[in-house]
Order: sequence, then structure tokens, then C-alpha cells
Amino acid sequence: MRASQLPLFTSKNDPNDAQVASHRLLSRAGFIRKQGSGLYAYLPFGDMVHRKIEQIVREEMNRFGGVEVSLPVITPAELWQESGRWDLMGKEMMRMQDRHEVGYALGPTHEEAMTDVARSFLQSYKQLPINLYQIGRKYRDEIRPRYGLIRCREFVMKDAYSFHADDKSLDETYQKMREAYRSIFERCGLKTIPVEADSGNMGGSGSEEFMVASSIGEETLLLCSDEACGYRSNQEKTAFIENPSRGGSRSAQDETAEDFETGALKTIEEVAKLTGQSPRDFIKAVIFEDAQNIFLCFVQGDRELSEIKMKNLAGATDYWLASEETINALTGAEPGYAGPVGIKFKDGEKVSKKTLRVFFDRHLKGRSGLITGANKTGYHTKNVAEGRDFTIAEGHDLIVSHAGDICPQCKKAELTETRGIEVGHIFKLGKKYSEKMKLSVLDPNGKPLTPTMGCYGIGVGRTMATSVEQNHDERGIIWHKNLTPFVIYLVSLAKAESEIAFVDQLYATLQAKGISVYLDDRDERAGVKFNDAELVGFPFIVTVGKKSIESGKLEVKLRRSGEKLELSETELVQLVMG
RNA sequence: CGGGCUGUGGCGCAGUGGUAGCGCACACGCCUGGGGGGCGUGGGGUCGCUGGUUCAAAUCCAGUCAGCCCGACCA
Repeated sequence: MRASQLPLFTSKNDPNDAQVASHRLLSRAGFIRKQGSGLYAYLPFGDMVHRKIEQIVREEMNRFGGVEVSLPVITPAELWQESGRWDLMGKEMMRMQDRHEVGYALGPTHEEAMTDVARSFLQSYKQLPINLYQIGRKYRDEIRPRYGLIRCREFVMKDAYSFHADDKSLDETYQKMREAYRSIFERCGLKTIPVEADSGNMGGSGSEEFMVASSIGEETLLLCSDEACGYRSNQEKTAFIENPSRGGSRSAQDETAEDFETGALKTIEEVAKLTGQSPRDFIKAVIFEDAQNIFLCFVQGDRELSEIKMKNLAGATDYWLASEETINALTGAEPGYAGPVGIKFKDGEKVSKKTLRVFFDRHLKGRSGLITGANKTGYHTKNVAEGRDFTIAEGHDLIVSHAGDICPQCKKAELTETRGIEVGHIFKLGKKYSEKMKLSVLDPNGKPLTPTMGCYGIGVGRTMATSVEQNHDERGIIWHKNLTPFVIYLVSLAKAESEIAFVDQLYATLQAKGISVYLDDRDERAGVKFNDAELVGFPFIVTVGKKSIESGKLEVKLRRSGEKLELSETELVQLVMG
């Protein structure tokens, strides 16, 4: 393609709102253009890269047994109502009505829609397993779109949904999808870290995210420092095991629990300073509520309660931090003085029409010498011992893990932390959707069988953006050969007729070999072309001018290394095709 | 949803009450011609929107819309 036909849309100015490299460079290099918050137009080069990623995804999905379909972006409300998600999805789902005031949503995901398609033709176990996928647009009214293509409101996603007669079959497909994903990201030249992920309240039994390590990542990953162990997980999911080297708590079983006055001091830090005991010896109470329940959670004072773990454990979806009135009704004290000792209500009891549910982190089991709120404004209780002053029937995993904690897999090495961007997610869904939407086939005995499901997503635009995050320098983007819009950026410095003819000839020859070439035939100075070539980031920059025509050698610059070579046409073809 | 910041030519920005500017880009001319070149000429903006204060508003005030950043979490 010639620049005279497919113009560059490069700019010298960074967009004023670009915070991250991929956004800045993709905009400046003219691959994308913002049209609204979280809404991007793909310009020719951007669209070309996007299509290449789509094609890689398509090929690998097909290779691992996927079947491509295409579902409407507009999804009827009744499907969402069947699954119960019309109310659960909240504001993130963009909703609309037609002229008859029938409700629809711009699909943020397509579990319901695909299950609906599947139930329309699946009749027999003999049709299973089947893995249906599409590459299509998704709409999510994100709280805060940001980072260009990394968090948008409209984006293209490959979403696959598999249907199975049993768990074994689901496992097999799940493993195939793992392989497919590894292969997809490898072909895209992306280094990904598969991590164990939170399977949320979707009822799933397994879930892995494919993460690209990046300082701008919105997820925190915890990796086992022992490579032989190889444990990797999303912080949301990582089970917390305290590092014994951080122990050193007070053990004071003999001393009786007693209240002491702390006045206006409420926070653990303040009370710790007063008593000289470490925050680790405190019991922190965090209280949430939803429409029916109050969730009273106790964790070790120096650690943070994981809302995600709490939420999954409690099965809560729409909840909030408990109001002052609720806390008052529960503890009889102002906020800041809740504790497990001498509290008026027990797990399962009603507190002003809501059911109290109490959760303890397992690390509190067997501890003594603890300090906790006294359920009395202005007082805390010290020398508290579990098993004597209060009892934990069942301890749960409720704490956010961090670097330095112990790996939950090998139970020996410490964890390290890194940030990541999620580019893919594979998920064992189970029967949640098939049951709710009454997807049923006949089993070998002629009895109804509800298929179990898996779902598997990849963000195409996000994959493109993370590729730029991982591959760029101060001069611009550095595309992987499988993603680049063109393999060669041919800088023509030809002036004379004969020189132009030479360049045209070279352009034709390279194309005839099946090499994609972008010919910069603009009437611009050399420097402008060199700068643009490096900004848009095609792997090989070939310069042809008087010099090279006279010497008979083409000047080739490798975009990634910056290495400059002088090659014959044949050598260039070998290099590029090899 | 809370806090902060920003809306001025295509892009990036300056302009604190008195004739709307700069850089880049764009058009034309000349020069230059292997790393964003030079000189000159030129076109282009109801200063987000609405209302108010004032002799006079891009500028001050109120409202509103949009964008961006931080937070929405530990009592």
C-alpha cells in the first residue's frame, strides 16, 4: 500500500488525556481516535492490527474445536430476566427500549444469549460437547473508562461458551482452551502469566486469567517465589497464610479478659499505641449489610478484610458497609467498638429485621491475649482468648494476601507481588445458566440431562493495547511480525524519474513475494518519514534513495533492535520471510 | 456516587474585566532536500452551553453539560 492511497494519520502532539504508553502511541501513530469516553474509532492501521488478532484468535479457536457464530449485540431483556441478571447486572449494563417499550440490553457478555441459541437446537447428549464462540462487540458502562483501549465501554471480545454432558468433558474442553489461549498469546508475541482467578459467585469450580505483567495493570497478582512450585494467582483469589516470621503475638491465656477505657480512640492503630500491643493482636470487625442480612466479619487487626472473599462466602451481591444505625442496633455502641465478646446477638439471630451472619477468619482460631472492641462506646476488651471468651465454630479465609505471605500451594515459600492486565479469562461455569434457562438434552437413558458449561473470553482491543505496552520505545511502537499492519515500511527518498522507477520496481517485487509493504511515497523530507516509520513501528524499515541505488545495497533498519544492515534485495527477502 | 482539575482554531496550549493569541498542522510561493528544515503570505475560533453582574466578560458569579485524575474500603 502506498501512502498516497492509505495516508498516515500521525501527529506530533500527544493527546492531552493519554496516561499510558499504549494510548499515547496508538493515538499519535494514528491507529485509533477517541470519539467519547471509552469509545474509540479504529483508523486503518489500527483496524488492520485488530483484524490480525481476531484472525489469530479465530484460527486457534477453530483448531481447538470451537465453532464460530455471531449473535446480536442487542439482547432481549427477557433472556436476562430468565437468568436473573437483569436486576443483578446493575448500571454497568447499557439498557434500551424499543418503540413498544420492550426492554433490551447492549450485550456486556452473552451467556444468556448463547445458552438460548444452544437450547434451540441441542436435543441429545450425542450433540455434546460443543463449543460455540463469536468475535463481537460488547458494551459495558464502566464506572471509569481509562487507559485508552485497556478499559473501554465498547470493545470487541472473543467469547466462547461450551456445553457438556459431564464434568469430565468440561475439563477436557477447559484444558483445550488453556492450550488455545497459550497459543494465541504466543502468536501475538505477548508474554502472559496464567493465574488462578476468583470464580466469584458464578458457582464455577475453576477459573484462570491470562495476565500481561504491566506496571499499569489494574489487577494484583501473587506469585510463589519458588519457581518449582509455580503457584500464581490473582490477589482476589489467593488464600491467605500468615508468614510465621511475622508472629510474635502475646499469649496470655491465664489472664482474664477485662474491659478498659479507650475513650475517643477507635482505630486499631490508636489503641495499639495506647496499649503497646501490636495490631496483629487485635480483632478487627468489619460490618456489611444487604437488604436481608448483616454480615459481621472478624479478621486479625493488622490485615485487610477481602470484600471479594466475604462476598463469595456470604453469597452477597448487592451490599454496602453497615450504617451507623445498624451497627448501633447490633453492638449497642457507636461504630469502632464492635467485637466478638459479649455481643448481644449470635450468628443467625435477627437484628432489627435482618439476619445476622458472623464470619471469622481462620487465623483467629486458638489465639489469645487479643484486644477487641467491647461493644460499648469508649471501651475495648483485652486478654481475650478464643475458645474461652468467644468461639470460632468454623474459620474462613477472609484476608487479602500480600507479598511476604506464605504460598498456599507449597506452603513454604513466600509470595511476591506484581501488577497485571487481564487479557483472557477461562472459566468453568457449571450449570448456573443451563439450569435457569432450562437447557436440557436427553441422556443415553432417555432421561433429561442439564449440560454443564464453560466460558472463555479474550479482549481483542485490550490484547492490541497490551502488546504496545509491552513493545515500544521512546520513538514509537514496535509491532510483532504477526500483528503489524505491514512488515516493511519502505521509505522512498527517490527524486529523479529513474529513482522513482527503481523504488516502484522494488515495491512490486517485494509484494510479488507475498511481503506486505507500506511505501512512503509522500513528498516529505527524509526526517519526517524516518520519524513516522519509527512511530508506527513496522518491523523492517527499508530506505531507498540515491545512495542505495548507487551502491546496489538496500538500507535496512530493524525496528526493535535499531540495528542497521546493508542488504541485497534477495537478502532482504530472506531476512523478512525467514 | 464523593473530592479535585480542565473545557479557547484540526491537535497541543497561553491569555484574571477593555481590539482573541502562540506552537504544530493546513493552503500558496520561494529556498532546502538522508533524522520532524528555513523565509514569506494566507485561511480558519458565537472562547462547552444557559443565565447573571458590569458601560464592557474567554476572564467575575450561579447553574448546566462534557472530559480527565484520585477515591468510592476496613470503624
